[in-house]
Amino acid sequence: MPEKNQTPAQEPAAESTPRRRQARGERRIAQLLEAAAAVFCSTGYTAASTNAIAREAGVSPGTLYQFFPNKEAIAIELGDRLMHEMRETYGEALAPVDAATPLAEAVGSAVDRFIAFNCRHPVFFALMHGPDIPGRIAEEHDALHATLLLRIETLLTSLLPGTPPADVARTAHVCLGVYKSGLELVLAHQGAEREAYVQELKNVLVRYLEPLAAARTA
Amino acid sequence: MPEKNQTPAQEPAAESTPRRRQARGERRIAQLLEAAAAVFCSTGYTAASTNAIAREAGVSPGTLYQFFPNKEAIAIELGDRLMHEMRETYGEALAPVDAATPLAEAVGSAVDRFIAFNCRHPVFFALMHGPDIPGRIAEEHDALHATLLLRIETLLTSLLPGTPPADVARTAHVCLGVYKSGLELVLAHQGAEREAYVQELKNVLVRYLEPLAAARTA
Amino acid sequence: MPEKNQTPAQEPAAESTPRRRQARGERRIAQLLEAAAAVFCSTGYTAASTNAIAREAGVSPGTLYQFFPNKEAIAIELGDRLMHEMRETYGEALAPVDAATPLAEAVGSAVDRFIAFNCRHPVFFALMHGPDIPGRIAEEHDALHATLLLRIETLLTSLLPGTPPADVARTAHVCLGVYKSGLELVLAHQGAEREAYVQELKNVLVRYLEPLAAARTA
Amino acid sequence: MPEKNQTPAQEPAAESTPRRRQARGERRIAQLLEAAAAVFCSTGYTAASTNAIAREAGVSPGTLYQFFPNKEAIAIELGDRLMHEMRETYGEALAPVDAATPLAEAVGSAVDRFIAFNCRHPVFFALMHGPDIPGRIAEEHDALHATLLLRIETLLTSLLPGTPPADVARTAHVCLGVYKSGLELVLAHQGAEREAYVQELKNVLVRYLEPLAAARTA
DNA sequence: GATGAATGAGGATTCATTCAT
DNA sequence: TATGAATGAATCCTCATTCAT
Repeated sequence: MPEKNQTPAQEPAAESTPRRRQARGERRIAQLLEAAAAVFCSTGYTAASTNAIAREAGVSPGTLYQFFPNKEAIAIELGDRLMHEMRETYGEALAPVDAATPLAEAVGSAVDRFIAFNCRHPVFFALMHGPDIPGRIAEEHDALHATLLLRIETLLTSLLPGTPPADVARTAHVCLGVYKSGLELVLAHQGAEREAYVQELKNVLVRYLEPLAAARTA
Repeated sequence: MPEKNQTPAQEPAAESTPRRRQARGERRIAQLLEAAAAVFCSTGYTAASTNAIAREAGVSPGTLYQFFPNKEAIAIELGDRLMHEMRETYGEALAPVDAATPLAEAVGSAVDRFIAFNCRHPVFFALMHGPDIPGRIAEEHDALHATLLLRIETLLTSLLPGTPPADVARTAHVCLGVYKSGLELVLAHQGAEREAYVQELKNVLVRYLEPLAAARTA
Repeated sequence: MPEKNQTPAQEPAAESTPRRRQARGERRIAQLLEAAAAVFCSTGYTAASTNAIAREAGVSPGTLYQFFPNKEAIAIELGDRLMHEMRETYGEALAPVDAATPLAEAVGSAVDRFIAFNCRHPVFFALMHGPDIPGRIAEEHDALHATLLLRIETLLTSLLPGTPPADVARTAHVCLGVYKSGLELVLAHQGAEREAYVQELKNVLVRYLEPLAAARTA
Repeated sequence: MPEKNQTPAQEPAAESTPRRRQARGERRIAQLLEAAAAVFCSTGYTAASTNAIAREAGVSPGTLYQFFPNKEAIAIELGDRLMHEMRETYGEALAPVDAATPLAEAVGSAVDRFIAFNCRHPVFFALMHGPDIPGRIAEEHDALHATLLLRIETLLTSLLPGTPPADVARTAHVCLGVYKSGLELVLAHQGAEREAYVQELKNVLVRYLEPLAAARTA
């Protein structure tokens, strides 16, 4: 977008050609990422094949490799874009919480927004859904994981001021784990049952955090 | 070759052969399952190859398929045996809880035993660590999952009498999810930090269940 | 061959089955190596594809990989067998030269035997024909190269006693280089012209070594 | 972009454009050949990819194909230019030898110049380093080979007057082969060892040719 | 039962080359 | 001219599974 505003009327033809080429590339990348998202969702990241992604995108395998060096890079770029959109939509921190906001409300709205985001981007869960090998987190999902943790830590720091950083980190890990497992349940259900699971997820988190937050008001 | 030289002429062949064959079969199965456990642990279920399992067991691929029709069957049998051992060790229900046992104690001991079991059988986590495809639970892990749920439901029913079954089921799903994510964190750490995560896991569960349990005493 | 002489008549059936299996494997390996030799000859080592080798051998690609981990291993095994046959046919050293043998005769017979061997095994040249990248010798050809050098050094040591090892090594390298280039020319021609090139190759080597050998008689 | 701003309005477009285009084309070709040389040197001809050459030259693959129909053509043109420079630097024949020049001197200076040329143009060796397929000389290297042979034949004709052309041709082939293998050894070493190999190369050639040259003086 | 050879489709990735812009 | 996107066959290699022995 920054390049659009320079010399708007002087060199119309000389520049449109490379611009169009670039635009085509951008479109292809978007198209490939979309296809990758679909494939990741339906088969999982591990089982997804680059050929399947290319096929889904309606291009040849070679085209995919013109834009991404390997499968991992696709996952990483997809994760980056998701995190970017999340930041754009919901701001830098998970939620700007001031001391007056009740915990239940803060957590509730964070969960609602997280879940809404996931429903809009089902891949998110597939990418977040981490390690094939217990205890090890694959690189592809690492950045996503780290970013989410950071967001949660930021929220927790504002909710639980004065807590030692190590404890905040641990609590953030726990919350993320709880959230991931809750999300799995939410996505596995529909309608009223889904709503019930959303409520349960909020309950778990709020009840877990309440005693910790109580320290600050005390 | 060691088994060839034992009792060469004493037993009537017609009787000893099938019995011995059966015994040998059992040994082979145990050997294969052990190998499968090792491979699942080090590479994850999806990436585990049947050839690798056979190699680890010191037998040929053909032998593996004499006892298991496919990879999935191995995981299922492994899960069955784990659940069997769990039942044998800890009894039919997760814990025989009477009304007098404080919730924290009941949950604490259940978590401790669960974790102890996992440390004794690291595959457990690999098998439990479910779906490659978000929202869908793979068949291999299905039985395991169902059994665990049942155990948790049994415990919850005794903890929360009078709760509608649908709510108990939902709560059990949530608890299992929380437990799985907590276990992941526990296994990813060592020493004091691991202990801290164990405590947090207990906290999450106790605080989540407390208000529900309160209803019964009231 | 060593296993054939044990218990020749006691257990005829119990042992023939695994033996046959092994024999099948050996035959496959031989067949694959033969196919590889043909492909290496017609397309060169670098351009040879494992699929082409498998096709030439009339087996599936998977079968090839049951016996060889990769293309390089095929070349190495092929080289090993060639060196083995060379040793079996011509003895450990290139030629057992005593001081009385005239240089021309020693070199002539060594060249003749080398060339005869190459005509019997055209791959030999393809494998010997070294580095794609000047100055670097690929691992596949390394062992072959080293063995040939050793043989030449042994011959030279007997021809040129008292020469410093470093000089012998250098001379051996030169002789091998000359031989390789001469062989290329020999193989590229037929009939009388080929014979003429054989003679020239001998001339080059004899004239090169004569002054060095003169030192010993003096 | 630097070429866009020179002489923007002075020359009539109809005339300057084709001339400038030609000049630009020449520069492009030189640039591509330089890049190809670098890639051939570092990976060898066979393994060199046209994409890599284009990348090294800083142009797109399409541009490369605007000037060369395929990879082979690049090698051929590169070889042509090398031979051209060789002719420009060292004259039409390898060396203008008169009867008075001692053989050792003539050969020594020819070898020295050849080697110097190779050190200035490392691709030369990569291109000369002929056939992937033993016995067959690839088209790419054919012209190079033929030109070198011609030069050597010319030299030999002056050194060995009265020798039948077929013998001269054969001798030239042998000399070229010896030179190529010697060059490989020279390039593979450094410092004093390299010098020693240069000397050995000269020895081989001189001793090989001496008896042939002796005939003329006799 | 046990073996290990055999399969062949499918995995990721590369590359010479073409083509619309 | 120049670009870079597009191709698709070919590369090496793996793996669940079968089958003759």
